[in-house]
Amino acid sequence: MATLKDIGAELGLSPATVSRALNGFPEVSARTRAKVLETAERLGYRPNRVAQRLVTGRSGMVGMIVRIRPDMSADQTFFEVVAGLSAELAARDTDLVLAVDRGDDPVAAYRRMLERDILDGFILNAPVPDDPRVAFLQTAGVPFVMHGQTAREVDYPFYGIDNRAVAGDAVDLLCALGHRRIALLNAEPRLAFARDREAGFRAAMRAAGNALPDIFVHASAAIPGAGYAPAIGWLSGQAGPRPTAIVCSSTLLAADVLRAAADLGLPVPAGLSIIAHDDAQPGLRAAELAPPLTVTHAPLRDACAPLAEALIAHIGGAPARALQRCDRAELIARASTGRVPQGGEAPWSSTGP
Amino acid sequence: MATLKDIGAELGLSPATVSRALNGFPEVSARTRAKVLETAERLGYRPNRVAQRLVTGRSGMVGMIVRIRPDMSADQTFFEVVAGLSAELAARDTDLVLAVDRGDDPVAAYRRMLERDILDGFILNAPVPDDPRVAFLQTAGVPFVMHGQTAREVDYPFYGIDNRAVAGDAVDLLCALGHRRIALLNAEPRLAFARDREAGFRAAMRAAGNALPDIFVHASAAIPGAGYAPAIGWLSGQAGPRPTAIVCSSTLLAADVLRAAADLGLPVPAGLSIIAHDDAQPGLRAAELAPPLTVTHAPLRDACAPLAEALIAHIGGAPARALQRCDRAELIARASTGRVPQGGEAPWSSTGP
DNA sequence: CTGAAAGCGCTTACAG
DNA sequence: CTGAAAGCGCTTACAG
Repeated sequence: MATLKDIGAELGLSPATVSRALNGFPEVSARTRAKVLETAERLGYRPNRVAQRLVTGRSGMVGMIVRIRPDMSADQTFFEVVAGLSAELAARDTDLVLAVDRGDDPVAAYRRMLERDILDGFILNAPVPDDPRVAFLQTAGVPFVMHGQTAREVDYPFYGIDNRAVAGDAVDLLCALGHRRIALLNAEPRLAFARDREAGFRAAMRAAGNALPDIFVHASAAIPGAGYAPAIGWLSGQAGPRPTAIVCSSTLLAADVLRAAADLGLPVPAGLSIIAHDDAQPGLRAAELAPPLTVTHAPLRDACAPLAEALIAHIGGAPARALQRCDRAELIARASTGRVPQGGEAPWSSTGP
Repeated sequence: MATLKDIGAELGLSPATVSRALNGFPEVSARTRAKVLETAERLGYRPNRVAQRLVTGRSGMVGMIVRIRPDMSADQTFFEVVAGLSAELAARDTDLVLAVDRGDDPVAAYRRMLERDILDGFILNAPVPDDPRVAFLQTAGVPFVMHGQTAREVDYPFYGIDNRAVAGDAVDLLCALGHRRIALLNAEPRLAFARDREAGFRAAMRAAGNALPDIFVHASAAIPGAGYAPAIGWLSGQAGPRPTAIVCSSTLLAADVLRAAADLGLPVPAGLSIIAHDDAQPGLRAAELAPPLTVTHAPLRDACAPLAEALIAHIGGAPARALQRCDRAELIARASTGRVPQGGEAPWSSTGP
């Protein structure tokens, strides 16, 4: 492999000048730069990144640790995000070093990775309120970017969508269609985004003057079919009045609800409106369900470039506060939402909170 | 961060001696070594791996490139293997650098990764016959280990299971139960392991004196429900005599076949025997299906340690031929296989090859 | 058993 | 505009 020295030897230049020419320093003469570039090209020169890293103190690698619980099936979210991040980071000359953690301690894997290796930073996903990883990495002085946020006001870089608005927009649309008994089929409550959606749901329901349902059902989208049982519970009407609309935290859960409605002979949207949040992951297209789903639409893959960008900027010294971005998901009305059915206009029993 | 120099300064030793003490060189005196270890511990010394790598020429990173087709849903296989490999490599002080490739050229991603970075080697998965990655990496002189094999005799390290035996053992079991009309629901034919299973199936059928079915159906386990339609095709009997047994390349496909049999009112195993290969991925437990599945059992996660081990040995200079291992999957008989039903003893029509 | 020295390939003040 | 030199933190022949 050709080195700076080799190029310099060919041209009678010092490695220092070759380095400057290659790295675009302005003081190098145009002729010298041209010769250096030509020779580098001809010799197939590739900078030795290990040497660069030793001298710059950067590794060019960022870590991502994915936690999986022992019996969880593959999480499509993970796949989609890792694929996108890997591409976006590669475009910025950065490697994604991946570790999978099955342990109990949420920070142990980070500590291990930091001890074993030089990493310039981390990408964190699946934030929970008071996420212990935040304190750990901030104390250690290690840059990171969060996919999502642990709270509304934080002092680290993040990228995500406005999850309060996700649920709020859904409720607003349904209220405009006359719905008052709206249920929320949410993700696991330990996740920050699920709490945000519940908060947005509550706020929008209150703003519309609607009573809240007695229970908020949570179901893991990682477990196939997890939305079916709660949907049957609601829609069979055994636990009180049926909702006329259900807000689902994912298209996967919405598909379960559709199946439950079909099994109960309840037409959508004539008897039940459904709206879901849509990550736009391959495998389940909201527009191709029967009926096509009304969704709040925010493709997961759109998060990858902002995350990579923010992390690399932060590693380069940009302040955290300048690297916080929260996009609004787009509301796309399709055929799964319609006017409230006749007789469905009554609110939830007023036992709601 | 403490360096070798810092430790040496504390003890009045040279960095060279500290290095030797830390790296277990035999010539260091026990007293010196003890003092060095104690001081290193106290100062929280961690070797700078970038520096180590610059001098040794090794990076301590191995790459894995996962190809995904644009619209494929998440492949559980990928998740399981990456999780296991990440752990096994970490235990050997090696990082897994992951890239995801959506392109057409099977070697382009490898070339890019080699140009951008120092990698000690690669882990390849999903081999196809005449896999172009093999020639590319061998020409480039880059070590790799294959999960599976591209042919019976190869000159690179690999770990996998005997896929001919997987299908052969299944056929043998079914033949012992009197079955003669056995069908194979195989994986995508471009994959080497699918070809091996077909070869094993054909060989075992011939050895048992059975005619072969006219068609071998392939279905991607990455597409949910992909096995249902072919199973209905066979079991409805419209395309000729029904098979009395079906060998499935995965438990996912077997679940589809079970569903098809149920929908047609065909009892298992009284009317149909089913045997599947079982990777033991979470999410679909062969023993918990109804009826519990007879399987050839070879957990994917068992492949991770041998793969990591072989790659690291090969990087360290061990010859490829010493790093080729093919394990036999374990046949586990459960309730989905039984004696051939009355009237099912006739062979396939003799139009088979 | 230990040290001084060279070197891995690069970057970057410091001179000129 | 270019070069000589120092240094990033480590390893490893070579001496002693």
